[in-house]
Amino acid sequence: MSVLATTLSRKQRELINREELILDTAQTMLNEHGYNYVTMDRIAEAVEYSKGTIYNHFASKEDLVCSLCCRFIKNLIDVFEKAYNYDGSTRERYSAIGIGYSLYHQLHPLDLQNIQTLKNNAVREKVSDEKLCEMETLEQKITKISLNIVQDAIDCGDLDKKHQENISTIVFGCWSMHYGALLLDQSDIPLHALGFSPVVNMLWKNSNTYLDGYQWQPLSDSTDSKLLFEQISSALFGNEINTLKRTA
Amino acid sequence: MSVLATTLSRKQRELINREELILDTAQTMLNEHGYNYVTMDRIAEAVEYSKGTIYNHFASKEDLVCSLCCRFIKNLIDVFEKAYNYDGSTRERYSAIGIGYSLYHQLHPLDLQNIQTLKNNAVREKVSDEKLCEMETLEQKITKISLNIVQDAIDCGDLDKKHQENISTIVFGCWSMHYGALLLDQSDIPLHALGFSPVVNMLWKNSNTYLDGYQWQPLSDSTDSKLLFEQISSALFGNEINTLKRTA
DNA sequence: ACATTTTTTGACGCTTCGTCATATTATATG
DNA sequence: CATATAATATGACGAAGCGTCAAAAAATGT
Repeated sequence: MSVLATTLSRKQRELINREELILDTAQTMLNEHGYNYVTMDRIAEAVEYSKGTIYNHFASKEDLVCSLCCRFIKNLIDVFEKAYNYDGSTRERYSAIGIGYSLYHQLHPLDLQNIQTLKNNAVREKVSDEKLCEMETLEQKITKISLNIVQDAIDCGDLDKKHQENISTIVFGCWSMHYGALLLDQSDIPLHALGFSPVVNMLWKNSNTYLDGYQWQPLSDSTDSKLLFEQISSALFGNEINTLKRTA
Repeated sequence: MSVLATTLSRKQRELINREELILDTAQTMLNEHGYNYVTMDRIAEAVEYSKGTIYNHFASKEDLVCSLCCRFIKNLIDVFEKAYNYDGSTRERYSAIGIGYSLYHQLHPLDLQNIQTLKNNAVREKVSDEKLCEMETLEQKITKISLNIVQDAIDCGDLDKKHQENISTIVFGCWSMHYGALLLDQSDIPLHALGFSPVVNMLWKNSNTYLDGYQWQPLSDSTDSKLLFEQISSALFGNEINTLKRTA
């Protein structure tokens, strides 16, 4: 029995490792050569397994891309959890979520694009239900973190009790604002030519204005916004932030 | 000379008509059967011209889809211009832009999806520079309308002069909020299951909160928001609004 | 050592895009 | 009107990618 168990688990480990290898390879390919370059044949060649074997792991190319997206969301969840545990007021913690979201996508600009590719119905309809379900679960988890902070804010009085019924609206407001802004940022619309400042700055200003609109204490004009941004950034990303600065 | 001129213009008219025919056909196909069903062969068969002829009009499938997107944006420009000329305060006129944007996409949910498809690099890189340029021009035009209203607000004192330097940030804030919200709405994320109310309602509330944050007069708590929404809706869309209500 | 089950393989069929030599139609000229 | 020339339309074809499946190889069991 123990022999059976170990062989089984060794096989399973091998399967998992190979799956990781395939995903790593696909992601590298994606980052270096773009979506169109990534084909099942090329992945197969790169990992030195046949195409059939790849298809034993993933039902379709779209299924594989969906798995990559799940990884991205897991990374984001880590960032959100750091933000949740940030040592500060509820407003600071909630701001940390937004900043984490912005900066994550600044550091990994392609991830959001891939997620958005997957939102497209034409692509989505080719993903297996199983994978879609996995992704949905992750999305629920990440939403919960945001909702919890808003609830905390109401419980401790930073946000007026009358907003209890608006919790989800507030989360949705910030979410949509960030999501939209970051997508616009990478869509080759020449924002700069249209007179727009760098997106991360605008986002920071806009979400402060938005939260001020809800009177979420402490208001932004009683705070050194710039300093706060710096503090939260380095708390969330530590070293990576230097990389970002060097790039910009 | 006059003979030459008329034959040339007749030919040109024929070309333009055929181009419209192709676009109409593609759009119908898209709405009825989805992106994957739309192929160049099927379009050719439906319009009763050969594939080669289709390629005389459009450099690629993506080029054709880009032309469809340009049409969508033109429609949106019409809506925005109606909003610009809405008879009311600057805040009402600016709100009208947001409402117009929301409702247009409520009436034509697929249009935004197609535009977003095109923002994807993998697709975008196959569109001819010429078409991309055409779309960019339209996007600039639509942005200008929004910017102008904010400028009007500052000029007439509804918005404090200190925000002169933030005009583009304000426009970007509303734009990203709406863009993100509407995309999230159609991305099959089960927003309702997550406890979110219908997106158009949330958007209306959120953009009011956002504009209140900038102290754009008159503030929303001195207004009957619900009534205002109704008024603007029917001013912009008239009859179409009934269709919408019947659907919902 | 052999039988049975599991896994891997890559050639193959299918679909779609975009091209281009050929056929067709339109225009110009004698 | 006939013929030459230019413009346009056609659809067979090549290329590329996805996903399948019968056959081969490897692993497991006896």
